[in-house]
Amino acid sequence: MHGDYGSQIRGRGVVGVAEDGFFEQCYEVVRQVPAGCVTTYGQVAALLGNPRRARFVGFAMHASPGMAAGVPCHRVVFKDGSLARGFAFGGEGVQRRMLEEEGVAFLPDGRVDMDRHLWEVL
DNA sequence: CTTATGACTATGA
DNA sequence: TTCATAGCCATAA
Repeated sequence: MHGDYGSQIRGRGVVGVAEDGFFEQCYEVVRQVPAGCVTTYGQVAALLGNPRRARFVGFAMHASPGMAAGVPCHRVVFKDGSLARGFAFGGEGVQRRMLEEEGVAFLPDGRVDMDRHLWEVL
């Protein structure tokens, strides 16, 4: 069980990246994000050595098995702190609620306080 | 080869 | 500051 994450998507858009383990790499990186912290698609992509593949990271998250597999995809947000809309976990605000539960502070604008919770690689 | 799609990012008005 | 557009990579048709 595992390894076949990317194989599920393959329609037209992306995938094949999984052949390089891109998906798994994304999951591995996201898995390292501690609770109460968030990271960005570009950050994950950069850690993989491909800052331009931020969009593919998004796909990986979309296809991510979820917390059940140890992939807190809800901790992955936009570079400006915004959250995915209409695609996340089956409801808007759900992701935000999960982050708040972990202690992530949100700005009045509805964005994550990146200055405070942006995950930094050590 | 060109077009279309995509949980992104950067830039310009 | 917010909104709109372009660029980005990769795959499929």
